Parts: sequence; structure tokens; C-alpha cells
Amino acid sequence: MIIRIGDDFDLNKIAESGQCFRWTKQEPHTLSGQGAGNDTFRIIAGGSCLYITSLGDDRYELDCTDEEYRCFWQDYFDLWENYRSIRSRVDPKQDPFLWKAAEHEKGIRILRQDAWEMLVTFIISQNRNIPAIRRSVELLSEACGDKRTDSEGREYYAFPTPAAAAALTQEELSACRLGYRCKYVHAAAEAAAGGSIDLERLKTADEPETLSILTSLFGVGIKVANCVSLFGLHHIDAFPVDVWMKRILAEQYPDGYPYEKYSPYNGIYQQYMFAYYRHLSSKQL
DNA sequence: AGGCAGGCTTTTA
DNA sequence: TAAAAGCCTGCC
Repeated sequence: MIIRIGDDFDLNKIAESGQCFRWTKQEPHTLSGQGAGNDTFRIIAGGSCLYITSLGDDRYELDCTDEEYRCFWQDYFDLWENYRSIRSRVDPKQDPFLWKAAEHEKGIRILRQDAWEMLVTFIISQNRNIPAIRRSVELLSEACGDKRTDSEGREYYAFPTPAAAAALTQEELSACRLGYRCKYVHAAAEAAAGGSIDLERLKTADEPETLSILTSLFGVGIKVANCVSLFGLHHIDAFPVDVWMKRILAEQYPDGYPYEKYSPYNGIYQQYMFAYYRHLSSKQL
């Protein structure tokens, strides 16, 4: 099916924004048009797989049915939200850094990803770079996720259920190159499978309670809890502070960051700044 | 009580 | 060899 997205939406920007680790850019087909921005991504989210191609003129081709789009992917891409309007709340004179970040990273959206998948993914992310995170997530999915076939006839592995992950042995987890995070992933799987934590319920919980419950999990600190809150529960005011954000806050906001002014969109602005700063750093190297 | 150093697995550059 | 979307433990 073909859809039109008038609001901010940039597949490459989202793919590089560090919130999703199972997006893969496809090699361009030699027969289809070259160059002109018609990128294709293969996206695995939860148990689903989607090929999405940008066609230009705000149009996108998706290899799913209307129903799959309405029931899943439309929400996944957060297409009910108006990001252009959220960007317009930033004053270029009052906050030039955030304005430049939002302008440069225009097209990023906060995906509505599965809470359990985000919990495991960001536990895995600690002290690691993005290629290593992607590798471990993929290995874990292969280890205990459902094997399925996409519309192109290619195999993929659904993200594992909590029960499937909880059933893995120490050796099997270790084979996913999780290192010392093995015991954290195991504890999270036990908690989610055994019902001692109800991630879905946290979607409607307030932020202090959400963070308090998430950080009660072994291996989940304030940073990972904020990532789960933002990317898995869609609490878009959550503001994860990692080593990069610490640098940004120290360099650009020595007198303090105006969280109150930007509520309830702090998480979205954080994502613009995070991506922009990493872009600037990569160019200097 | 709350802050801080050291350690932890593995990969990447 | 250091750094990587950190967190836990023990010590003060």
C-alpha cells in the first residue's frame, strides 16, 4: 500500500537516532530508480516485519495490508502526533542550540515500540556502542524468538517473549555476547514472565512511579529506566541523560536546562539534541 | 544519608 | 588501549 505523510518523517534520521536497533537499510535494487531518496528499510518490531520505501513527495510504500497499517504501523510511527508543531514551540533566539538541533534532525519521531523489547534492548545497551547493541539484540532474537518469513520470503526472528527469554540458560544468554548483562536480562525476563512487573500498566502510571518501578529491576538504573519510559511507554516527557546528554547540558546549558518550559515534550527535544550532537561529533573525528 | 571509586563482559575504532 | 545511550557493590 502507499501512504502519504505530510508531517516530519525521515527514515534515515529515525534509523540513526539510536532508539531502534532492528532497522536495516536495504541495498538499492539496480532496476528501480537510483539516488533520488527512495531508500528502503526493513523494520523488525516485536513480531512484525515491514519493508518501507520512500517514494518522494511525502509518499511511502509499505508491504503490509490496510489493516496491518491501521492496527500496528500507524501507531508504531506515532503518526497521530504533529512533530512540526512541537518543533515550532522552540524559539531560535531564546534557545539557538535546541532550535538548530531540531532543524537539523527534523524527521525524527519517537516510535511507539514495545515496552518489554525496549527494556531488554536498553539493558543490553549499557556500556556499548550501537553495532554491538544491534548484534546482541539479533543474537537474542535468533536464540529464542519465533522464526518467521517476511513478504519477500526471507526469514526473520520475532523479538522473544519474556517466557522464552526466561527459559534460556546462562550459557545461551552468554552466547548472545551479553557479558555481565546476562544476569540483568535474565532477571528482567523472570520479572516480566512471572508477573512481578506489569509493563503495560506503566503506560498510564505517572512518571515518578514509572521510574521507581523500573529502577527496582536488577540492572536497571535511572538512565535505562528513562529510555524505557520514553521509547517503550511513550512518556514523551521522559529525559534520558547519558554521557552525551551530560556533555550537552554542561556545554550548552551551564545555568540549567529549562525542563518546565519544554514539558511535556522534553523527550522529543532530548532526542533532537542527542542525534544532533552525535552528528557534530562524528564529523569532527 | 548520599557521593564516589572500582569492577564488570565484549566490541569497536 | 580507550571508550562505549551504565549499573552494582563496597567504602567513606
